[in-house]
Amino acid sequence: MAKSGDKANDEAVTAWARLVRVSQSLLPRVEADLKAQGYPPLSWYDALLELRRAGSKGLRPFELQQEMLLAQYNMSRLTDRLLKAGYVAREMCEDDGRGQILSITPQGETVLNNMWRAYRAAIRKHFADRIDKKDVESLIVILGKFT
Amino acid sequence: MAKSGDKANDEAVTAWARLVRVSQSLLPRVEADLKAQGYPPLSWYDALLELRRAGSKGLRPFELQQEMLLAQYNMSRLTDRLLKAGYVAREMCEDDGRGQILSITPQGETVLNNMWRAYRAAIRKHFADRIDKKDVESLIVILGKFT
DNA sequence: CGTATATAGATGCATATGCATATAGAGTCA
DNA sequence: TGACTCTATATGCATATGCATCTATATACG
Repeated sequence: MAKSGDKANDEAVTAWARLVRVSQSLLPRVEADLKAQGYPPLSWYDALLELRRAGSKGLRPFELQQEMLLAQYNMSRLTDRLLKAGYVAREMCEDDGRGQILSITPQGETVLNNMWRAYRAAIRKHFADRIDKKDVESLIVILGKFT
Repeated sequence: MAKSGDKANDEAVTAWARLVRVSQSLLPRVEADLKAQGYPPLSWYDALLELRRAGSKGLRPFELQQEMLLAQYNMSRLTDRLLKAGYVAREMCEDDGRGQILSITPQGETVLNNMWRAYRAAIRKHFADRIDKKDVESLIVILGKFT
C-alpha cells in the first residue's frame, strides 16, 4: 500500500490486505492440524465433499474443477491422486466419449467423515473461538456478496 | 460441512467457508492481472514493501520471514530469486556471524512502485468495486481482530 | 574453558503447480 | 461427408514448495 489520495480506495486496500493476511495465516494452521493427524490436504476434502453431494450420479471432472475453482491440469492430477488412494472411482462417460464420471468410494466416504471431525475442530480452534457471533454473521453476509 | 447440531458453530463454519472461498477466488485473479503485465508474484511485492519500510538498516531474513508468515526455506529461496533479479542486496551481518542483512535496491524500488500501480488497480477491479463502504469498514474491524 | 543446545540460513530430494501443448471426441456448417 | 472449431482430459517440462537435514555461529551452563 502507498499514497493514493483516495480515502475510500485506501480503506478498501486495507480491507483487502487484512482479508489476504487472515486467510494466509489461518488456512495453513488448519491444514497443519489436519496433516498432523495424518489427513490429506483440504483440496481432497473439498473434492470428496462435492462428490458425496453429487451422490450416485457422480460428477464430471470439469464440473468438479469449476466448483473448486481449480485449473484443469490441477483437477486432472488431483483426480489421479484420489484414484490412486482409492477414494474415488472413475468410469467412462457413456454419452461423451471424451469424458469420465467420478464418484466417491466407501473408503472415500470414511476418510471424508473422519476428516470432517478434524477439520471442524481446527476451524473451531483457529477461527470460531476467535470471533464473536455478531462478527460471524457479518462475515457471512459481506463475503456472501462475492457470488 | 456436515451435521453438528450446534447452531453457533455451524454459522462459524459457514463464515469460514466463505472466507476461504472468497480469498481463493480473488487472489488468483489479482495475481493473474499482475502476471499479465509482466510482474513477479505478490510475495515479491510483499518482501520489497517490507524492505522499503525497513529503510537503510534493512532486515534480517528471519525477520522478513516472520513478517511474511513464510517457512524458513521459502524465505531462503525467495531471497535467492530477489537477489538474482537484482531487487535486493545482501550484506553479511556484523554482530551475528550466521546472519545477513537484506535491503532493497533502486531497481527493487522501481519495480515495487510499478507493481503497486498494477496491484492497486487489480484490487480495485476485483475487490473494491464489488463491496460498499460500510462493508469495507466492517471487514477492517472484524478481520483486524485476528492478531 | 568445554560441552550441550538453540538459532540463522542453505540445500538435496520428493512432490506439487504452472505452462504449453497433445490427443481425441463433439458440434457446426458448407 | 469433410473441414473447422470447440471442449474434455492428459502430460512433458520448468519452476515452486515441503520436508528433512546440514553447516556454522551463538548462547547457556556446568
